[in-house]
Formats: sequence, structure tokens, C-alpha cells
Amino acid sequence: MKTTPPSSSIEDYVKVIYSFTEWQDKPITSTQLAARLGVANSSVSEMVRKLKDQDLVEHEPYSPIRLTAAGLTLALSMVRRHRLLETYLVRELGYTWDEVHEEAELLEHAVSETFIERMSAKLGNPTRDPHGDPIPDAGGHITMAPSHRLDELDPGHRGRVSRISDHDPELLRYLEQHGIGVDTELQVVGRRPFGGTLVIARLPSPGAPSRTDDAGHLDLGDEAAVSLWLATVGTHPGCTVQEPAGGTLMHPHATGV
Amino acid sequence: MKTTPPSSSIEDYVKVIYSFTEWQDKPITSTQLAARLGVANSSVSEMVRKLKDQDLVEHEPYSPIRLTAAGLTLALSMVRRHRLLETYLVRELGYTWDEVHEEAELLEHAVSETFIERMSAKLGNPTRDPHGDPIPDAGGHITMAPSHRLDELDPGHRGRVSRISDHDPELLRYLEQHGIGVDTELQVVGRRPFGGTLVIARLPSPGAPSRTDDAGHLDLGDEAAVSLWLATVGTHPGCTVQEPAGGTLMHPHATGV
DNA sequence: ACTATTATTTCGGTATACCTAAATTTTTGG
DNA sequence: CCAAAAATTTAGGTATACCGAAATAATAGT
Repeated sequence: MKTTPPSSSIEDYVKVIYSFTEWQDKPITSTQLAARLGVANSSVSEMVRKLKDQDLVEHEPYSPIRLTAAGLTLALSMVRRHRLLETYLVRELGYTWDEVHEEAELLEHAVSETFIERMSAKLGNPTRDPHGDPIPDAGGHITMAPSHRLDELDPGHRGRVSRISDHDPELLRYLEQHGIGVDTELQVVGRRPFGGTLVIARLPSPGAPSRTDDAGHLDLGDEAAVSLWLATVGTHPGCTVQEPAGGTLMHPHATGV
Repeated sequence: MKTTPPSSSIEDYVKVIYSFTEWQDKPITSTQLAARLGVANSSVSEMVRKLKDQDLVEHEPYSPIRLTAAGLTLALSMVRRHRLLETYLVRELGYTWDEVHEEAELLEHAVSETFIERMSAKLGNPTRDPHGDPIPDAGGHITMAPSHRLDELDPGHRGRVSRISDHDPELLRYLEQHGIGVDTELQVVGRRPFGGTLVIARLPSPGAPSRTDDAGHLDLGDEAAVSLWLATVGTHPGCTVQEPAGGTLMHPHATGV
């Protein structure tokens, strides 16, 4: 019984397939997958065949790609690794918000299951990473408050920032400069007729030091708006939204002790 | 100007070539290198050609392999990574002595220069790892007390354990069980006529809790004896023994900011 | 409904890093 | 000093994960 551990390429493919469906539910296509991985379409076709052979995805030629239960388990394990690493780098090694993504991207393939669990314990088993993304527990369960993407909300809507996509460090620095982070309260003030630019107001946050431009208006472009999620004010976290096949989420790297 | 970063294989080769000469000075041969890397001799021949093309080693066919200045710089960077990681895992994540080697082996290829330096700073820029091995500083300089391998010392010799090879976790656990660690004081009591088995005595150590078997005798086999180094009692650390080509030791992974 | 465009897969090729087996060089012992 | 043994290299082959170009399938516009 010789089960080869998944290569880091395979881990990346599965993770990207998963994240595509994390905040909406259309399955990913070859071309989208290729774009997100930064590889040629032909590479994706080949690799998807391999993923299918290993029963990590379902795929019929010329149709989109969906994770199997096994694929979802692996993906959640990778997401857990990534987000715990990001949290750790920020809390223990003084990384900033915008630096962590790249480092976590490399480390997630190298660390052992032991490392992950010791790290999680040391952090107090957090359920959110520094960008507000939910961290699956060791069993692959995710708990999170319901939230909506900023560009989908109507003007007038108020809420607390629940997550900020970590894919654009530039944007993260911009938001930080303007005092917007996880838990900042915002209100959607209006929307431009064309170009979809959003105008939002930042409300003075309860605990935070007050800033001269608090409650000022801020113009956000499209890229920014699709990167911010708001939770309804007063919403309490606690609903399980996703979990893997069953049993404990054990990364296949784990040595079977 | 496109300098490819060294692959993790290349990093491993260079590190092993370096460590072979760390405690004696005969250069390593193909076969020894193959054995330590766990690969076939033919793989080494091929790879050594590649290392030579990249000016990391000097090598004439059928003769031993020596690092160039560039190779030494890379090797010291890898050794620094490995030993800082080991120290970190023990001090910050509760790893035991015998668990760290494997984990560090994987991580050393994945972490960024930034990660290494933040980790080092957090640890207070240590100069010794948990096994007593010297950690090169960011410039590749090593400071260490002179010490000798236990099997090279005459009976009667007394000293403080300055390092213990980390290659055999089994041995580390055995030594730990018998209260021997870095800084334990030992005396060489005698040597068996054949088989080279050493008999040593553990002297009560100043700070350590006294144990019922302190000052008792302990039989060490050959493998153990060649894994333990003793520093002369009263020796103070501080001599620079090795340094790279010149300038700051910058891992080639580092992004040139 | 049929063609033009776009999406996807297939096909030959590349680079890395291994392997075994065969050839070659070096070393060693009588 | 010369043959047998040991060390090392070369030759041919494998697996992974990419690529660009060509072929094929799906979709969209008129």
C-alpha cells in the first residue's frame, strides 16, 4: 500500500479550484484555472487528467472542474495550512498584512502536520486569519458569519468588514493607509452610474483611535469593491458552512502514526 | 541578467559537501556524497557536473569534490537556515531535540530570507543550535569554542559536551534518557581494547538537578562516541573559524531589494 | 443553421532529477 | 607491475510539470 503524497503542484491546483467556489458557486473552467495558476491551458488539461486519475476532481472533457470529496478534503487542508501560516507570521514574526501571502504560499507545501497543529495550538486555534478569512479546523469544518461582497450591496447598507481578499498586497496597503481593516464599520453611500466605482463612508469604530478622516468618504474602484466583504452589523458568527467527506482532516503528508 | 535561484537539490548537495568538511578536512568523494544524499552514484556525477557549471564546486573527474567560494557561501547560508530553524522549532514550538532535524530539512528550502532574519532576531541571534552546532551569522561567520570528538580523546580527559550530531534521533533520545545534553560535563574513563567502545563518566553538572545516576559510568558504542564533541573545561567561545568569500551572506533566494 | 470565434484538448518537446547497467578509470594486493 | 576490485563516469531510460502549436469541440452572432 504505497500512497504517494500529493505533489505541491497538485496541492496548488486543488487549492485554486476550491477557492474559486469559496465565495460563489459556479465551478471553475480550464482557462480560469490556468490564469489563476499562471500556467498554459495545455498544462491544465494534462494536470486535470492526473487529478482525475487520483480521484481528486470530477471532470468531463470541455466542461468545468469540480472537486470530489477527497479533493475537498485536500483543499481544506491546504487552506487551513495557508491561513494558519498567515496568522502565525503576523502574530509571531511581525509580518505585515500584505507580506504574508507569498511566504505562506511557499511554506504551506513544506510544513508537516505536526508543525501545523503545534502552530495552531500556540495561536489558540484561531478561526480567522488576518484578512478575516475563515480557517477550517483540523476536521475541515468552517465557521463563519454570513457576509456579502461590497459590490453586491445596495447603497445605504451598513456593516462590519468581515474579510478582505489577500490577493493584492497593493490594495491591502491602500486600505490600511485609509484605516480600513477587518472589523472596520463601513456604509455604502452610493455607486457611480458607469465604471461601478463605489463610494463608501468609514464610520468611527468603537475601539479604534479616532482619525481625522473618520466618517469621511472614500472612493473605491471595482477591484477594491470585489475584494471587501461586509458582515451585517450584529451578526454573530457560528454557522458551519462547509465540511469535507468525513472523519478528521488529515493532510496526506502526515505520516500514518 | 537572469540568475536562476538554486534548486533545493542543489542546496542539498552543497550543504552535504560542506558538512563533510565541517569537523575534519578531507574533501568528500562521489560515493560518500551519494551515500549521504541517499541517491545513486550516477546521480551524483551528473549533478556535480551541474554544480561545476554553476561554479559552486571544483571537480576533476575521479577526484574528490571541493566547494568554491560561491559554494561555501551558499552552504553556510543553508547551514544557517537549518540551525536557526531547529533552534526556533525547539524554543518556540515545543519540538524535542530529536524531532527537529527532519522538519528543518524541509523548511530550509522553503523559507525566505526575510523569514530567516525575523526568526533570528526573535531568538536573539543565537550562535548555537539545540545540538550545540554553531549557527553562522548573516555574514557567514562562525564563532565556536575549540572541541574534539569523544573518540579522539584519551582516557582521563574531562570536558563539557559542546555538540552532539543530530543525524540519529534514536541516539539523541538515548543520550537524553541518560541525562546527557549540550553542556553536560563528562570524563573519558577508558576504552575497550577492541570494538572501540568507550566508557565515560557523567559528572554532576553545576546547574542541573542532581540525578541518582550522576557520576555513574556509561558505555558508549562507536556510533555514539563519534557523535559527541567535548570542549575543554574553561574554554571560552569566540574564535572565528570560517567565513565565506566576502560581503554579507545573502541567500540567492533573496529578492534583490 | 451555419460560420466565426473562443475554449479546450492533443501532440511533440524541454528541463530537472532521478534510476540501472555498462564502460572506464583508479587503486590495491600479490 | 599487473590483474582484480573498487570507484567513478557515461549511456539510455523514467516521471513530473511545464511549454507552444495544431487539432477539435463548443458557443455565439447573424
